[in-house]
Amino acid sequence: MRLQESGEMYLETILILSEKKSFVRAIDVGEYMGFSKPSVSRAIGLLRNGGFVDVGDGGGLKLTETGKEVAEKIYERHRLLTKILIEMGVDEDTAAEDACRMEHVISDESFSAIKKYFKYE
Amino acid sequence: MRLQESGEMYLETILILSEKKSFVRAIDVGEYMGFSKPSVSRAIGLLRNGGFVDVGDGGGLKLTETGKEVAEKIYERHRLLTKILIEMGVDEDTAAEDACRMEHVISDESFSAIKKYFKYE
DNA sequence: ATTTTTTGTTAGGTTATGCTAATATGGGAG
DNA sequence: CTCCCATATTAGCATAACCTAACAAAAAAT
Repeated sequence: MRLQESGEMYLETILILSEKKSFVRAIDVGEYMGFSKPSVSRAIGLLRNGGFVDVGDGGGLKLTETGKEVAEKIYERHRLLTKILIEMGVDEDTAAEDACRMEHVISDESFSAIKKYFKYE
Repeated sequence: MRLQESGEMYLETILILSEKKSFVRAIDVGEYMGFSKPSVSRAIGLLRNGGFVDVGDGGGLKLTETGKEVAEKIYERHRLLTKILIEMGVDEDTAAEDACRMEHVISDESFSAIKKYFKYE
């Protein structure tokens, strides 16, 4: 099952929140992303269906192996692209925003090349 | 009126085709982009409505001043991003594909910074 | 000039992803 | 134990952008 940009964003958010708190719920995700509860509920349902997220009895969200792989891949791109843009003189906020959009559209090949070029391998 | 990525792609395509042939029709755009006639018809309608394109009597498409500005901005990004990715060792086709997606999501600020960094100013 | 082909448009469907309003559900406070 | 509040879900709407099928209109060919 191939994820859309939207699904990747949810996974990335769950990863980021999981690094701060051990217990992450749909409501936390919604708050972080600025989306309504129904939107999150629906999205989590799809991700669970696709085998990217497990939902515990208490509503705790946990990335599956596959989910974690996607999330970490995207998050790595996010951090690195942001850093590189800032190095180039882009304002921090703009850099993060742009990275957040670029992270979903770059091929593995290009991202590797960028990493190598900027010596972040 | 703020354009979506889709609208930008149509404008860019019209610009590219205009550089080859003086007379560009909806059907040419559809063929180039791989979209159906109704999709193009609808898109052109929206772009005409937004003042980005003029449609002549014979069905010839012509970018307005605004339309041309957008198209040229996107096309410049396309060419430059492709070139840079290729310089970094990315395969030509992949570079073009990635550039084609990145060109719509990068802020002006980041694009300027990239241009400057790679000395393409 | 009539037929055929090409081009464009209408009508209506699909998928993705957001929303609000209303309805469950579930866990703690009184 | 019952009621309330936080959280989750259902139902249904909106928008964007693609599609096919069918129709209209214009151009080209015989």
